[in-house]
Amino acid sequence: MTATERRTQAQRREGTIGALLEATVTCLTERGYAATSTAAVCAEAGVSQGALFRHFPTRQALLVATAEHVATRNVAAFRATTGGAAVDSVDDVADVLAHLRQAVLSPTNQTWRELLVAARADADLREALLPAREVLHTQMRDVAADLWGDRLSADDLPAVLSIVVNMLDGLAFSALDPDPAAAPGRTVERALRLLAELIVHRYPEQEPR
Amino acid sequence: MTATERRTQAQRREGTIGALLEATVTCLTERGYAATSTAAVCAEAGVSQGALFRHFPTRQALLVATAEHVATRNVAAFRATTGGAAVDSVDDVADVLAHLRQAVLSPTNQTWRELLVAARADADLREALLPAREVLHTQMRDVAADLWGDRLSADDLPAVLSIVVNMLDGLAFSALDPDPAAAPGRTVERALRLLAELIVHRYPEQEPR
DNA sequence: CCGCTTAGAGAGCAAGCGCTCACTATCTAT
DNA sequence: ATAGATAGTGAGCGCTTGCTCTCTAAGCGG
Repeated sequence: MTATERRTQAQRREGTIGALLEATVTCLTERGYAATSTAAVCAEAGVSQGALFRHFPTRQALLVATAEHVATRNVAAFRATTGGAAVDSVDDVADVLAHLRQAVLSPTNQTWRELLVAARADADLREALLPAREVLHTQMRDVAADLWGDRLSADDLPAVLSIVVNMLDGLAFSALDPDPAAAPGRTVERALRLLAELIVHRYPEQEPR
Repeated sequence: MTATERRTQAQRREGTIGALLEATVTCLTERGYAATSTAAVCAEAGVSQGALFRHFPTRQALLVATAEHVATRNVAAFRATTGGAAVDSVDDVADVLAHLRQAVLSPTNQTWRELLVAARADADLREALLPAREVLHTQMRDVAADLWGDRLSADDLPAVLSIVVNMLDGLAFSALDPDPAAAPGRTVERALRLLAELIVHRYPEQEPR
């Protein structure tokens, strides 16, 4: 009946671990941190609680593993969509910002944000997430440097990065409706356009003053 | 011994309700949403659980009342510090942004943010928070209009507002360390300066193009 | 002073939580 | 084939949660 039955131990292991991580991601995005109980994750993954606690000694370990599993994925995805894109005109930069907005609003990034918020109230989790945070941080710095490193000064680059990602993160937080269809009007588009102008105007050739 | 003993029923009522709201604020800011249990709030307020559930039918009712209690306070405080301030030069606007940053990072605003995040995973709470959200939103729009209404176009004003408050909110979320002393360097100052330049450059007289 | 209503106390309950443990199923090395 | 290791099950334990309920304390109108 069932097609592939015979699996090595390592395959079984990786299979359920992967299922658990994926289940944790979906639970976090659509239920939030508090409601992501071990029972809920196991139900979502189609696995018993014993299986979970065989591979992860504690709930927090599962969450940290999920964080690390998810942290760098979006940076890679964003790099893939904007690799080698031009950033000369305001329209070019606005394009990049639109892609970045999509990346920030993606479910995996939503997962990451949920964990960051929970870490604020939980010192242990905060410490456990620190390495992943640093990895993500340097990756974003690298992406920014690849995009604008030779156009913006060493002072402006981190400042622009801070403005853009914090603004998009804040946007993701204040957009309460979980479904992404609820469009908040064209204000956001206008805002991103202004940011694109800000960035291009900092280019040395056409610095406004 | 004890000085003022005789209190009318209304005084007693308002006293414990106020204590409960204050206790909820401090619990939310220093423990987070999940750990703000009714027991914790009662302990912080020096009141029994029975007292809490006499005045608030449910935990959520307490949280919503706290949200409404806190929502408009910061707008008023911000208005007080920047009332009638000049916004002509880049320095003027940077000053206003610095004050706004202080307001956004304040404990009561932290409380508000905690509730907003929790509302994302809880449909009931989301709906209950909606009126307060709208009040806050129009108040912020009014403040922005008072500050920059006659300098920025009707298109730019909401966009600028979105950039600034979302950026500061995102900053508050990603600054994980609960103590405000952990300075992330001068990047934020630089970022706010760039935003101030962006705003002033949108003034019609000196529009760059 | 006395009946009535409201404020407050605090033990206790059902439900859900993270996690354990005794057990079975499956793979692997001899 | 068989023994040992690893993967997976699911009942259940101790604990915390939001909330209820009974009871006492206190203000109020007559």
